[in-house]
Amino acid sequence: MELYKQHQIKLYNSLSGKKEIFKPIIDGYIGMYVCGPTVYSNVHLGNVRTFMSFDMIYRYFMHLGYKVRYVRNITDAGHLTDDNAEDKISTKARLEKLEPMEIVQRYTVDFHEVLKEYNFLSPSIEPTATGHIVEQIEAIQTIIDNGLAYVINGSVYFDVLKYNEKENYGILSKRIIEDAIENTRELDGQSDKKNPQDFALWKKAEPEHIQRWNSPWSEGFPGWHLECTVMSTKYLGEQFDIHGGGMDLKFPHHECEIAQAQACNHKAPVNYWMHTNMLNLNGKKMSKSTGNSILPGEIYKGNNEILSKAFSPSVTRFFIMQAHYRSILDLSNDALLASEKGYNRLMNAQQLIDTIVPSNTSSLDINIWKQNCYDAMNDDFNSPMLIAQLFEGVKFVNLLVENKATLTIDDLAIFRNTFNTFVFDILGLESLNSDNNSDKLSGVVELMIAMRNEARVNKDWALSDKIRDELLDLGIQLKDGKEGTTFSI
RNA sequence: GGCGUCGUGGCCGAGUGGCUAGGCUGGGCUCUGCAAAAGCUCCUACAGCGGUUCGAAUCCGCUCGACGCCUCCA
Repeated sequence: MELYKQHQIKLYNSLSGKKEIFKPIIDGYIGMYVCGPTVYSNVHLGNVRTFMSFDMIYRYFMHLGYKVRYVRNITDAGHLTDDNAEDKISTKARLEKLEPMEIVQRYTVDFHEVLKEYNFLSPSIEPTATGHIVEQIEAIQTIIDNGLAYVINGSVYFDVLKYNEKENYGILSKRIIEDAIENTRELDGQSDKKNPQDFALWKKAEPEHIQRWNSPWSEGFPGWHLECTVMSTKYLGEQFDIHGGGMDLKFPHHECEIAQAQACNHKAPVNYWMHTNMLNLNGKKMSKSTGNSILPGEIYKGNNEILSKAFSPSVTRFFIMQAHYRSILDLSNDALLASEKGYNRLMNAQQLIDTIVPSNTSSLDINIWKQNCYDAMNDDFNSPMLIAQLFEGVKFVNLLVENKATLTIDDLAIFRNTFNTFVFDILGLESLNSDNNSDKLSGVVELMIAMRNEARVNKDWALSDKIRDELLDLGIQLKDGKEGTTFSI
């Protein structure tokens, strides 16, 4: 029997503002769409956090035996800002004297490299906005035909007020449109819109605009919310299970998506909306545009102003997983340092599991512990709670290793299997020392350890301490234990 | 200005009407030639003020503070 039949998941639905029991449209299958990055610059760690949260969610669904179609787009057509004739990709292209698609390619490659470093699973489909211009034009035509969009000077706008007569614009973000109208900021620059709340479906390109396509209305480019509506509909259907993204996309982006889909297909597109919270730096949201951000590469290479040392992708992943996806998380040197120690303790215990010898009886109830792990994840993917349980497991490991507790061969198998599944398959952590020390280096250190032990036998403390201290200066720490000396790099 | 989220021990960070979060740090102990590492163990908090309740950090109200969205943003 599939695991998902034994585990009921509750997840927080932004649409209702409550935790709800998750029930997919088709039993055993899940369609999930997550808004991906706009590739006009390097992704920063805040971007990574959102995708990592959904990576963990994706991993858990898969572990439970669901067949998941996970779609995460790449926005490779620049979004237009209201008061700016030029979008970000075009701006970057002009400044760097490159083709827009060169910009797109560069940062798409960067994005994928970062995800690889952080041990991400690939989504099932990773569609691009520019690959779906035709579908976007068709969707615009449908919305016009349905009377919810209007054409002005070659551009097409969604008529929010008219939509709101029969539907609820604000259903997701809990905004009251009348309030929004009252509190509209004065926009300088003359707009073609009937109302400031209206948003562009198609924008006529100014002469200097590089990314442009032909359409029934003008040579131009699609509006900034449309791609997600079109691509999610195309690959997941008119109604699908989960739509995710960062909290900052809730309004207007996701609100507009709902309106567009509703205007096209006359039904609510998404059953469960999930929003991840922001990653803060210096107490403020990480953001590309304000420059308050740190790049993944700066963290694992250590070349930054904020952190005292480099932190491996796995430590960073552990750090992010220690906070719930709906909570704000603050990045700081101290927090990462603490996470690194905790991560090391967890992984050391994981490696010790294989040395445990089974007994005839079990003194620990491993099934309750296992259930606690699942309960944590079933409750809105509570990874920090899961990690607390895993540290319970660490305690078990130490008791077992010291023969202060026992497990039967069957229980031990369950324990090992569960521990590894949650650490590696679901949290997506990677084990220590897997790549950073070569066989040759290990051999040399083993040799030094042997020489030091010889000195210790001879009570030559000066020599043995010299070996120990100088290795430490090189970043190699010797650890004397009952079973002999081990080391970490 | 509008809407919303949040305010937990030295730090990070869960949880929630009554029962231990967890990690890190610090103290003690074990181990050790010494140290480190490792293990065990201790440190019991929920912004403030009212209210509801047998009982609130958890529910309600107010105050203060932080942050987010309202403009591109994960």
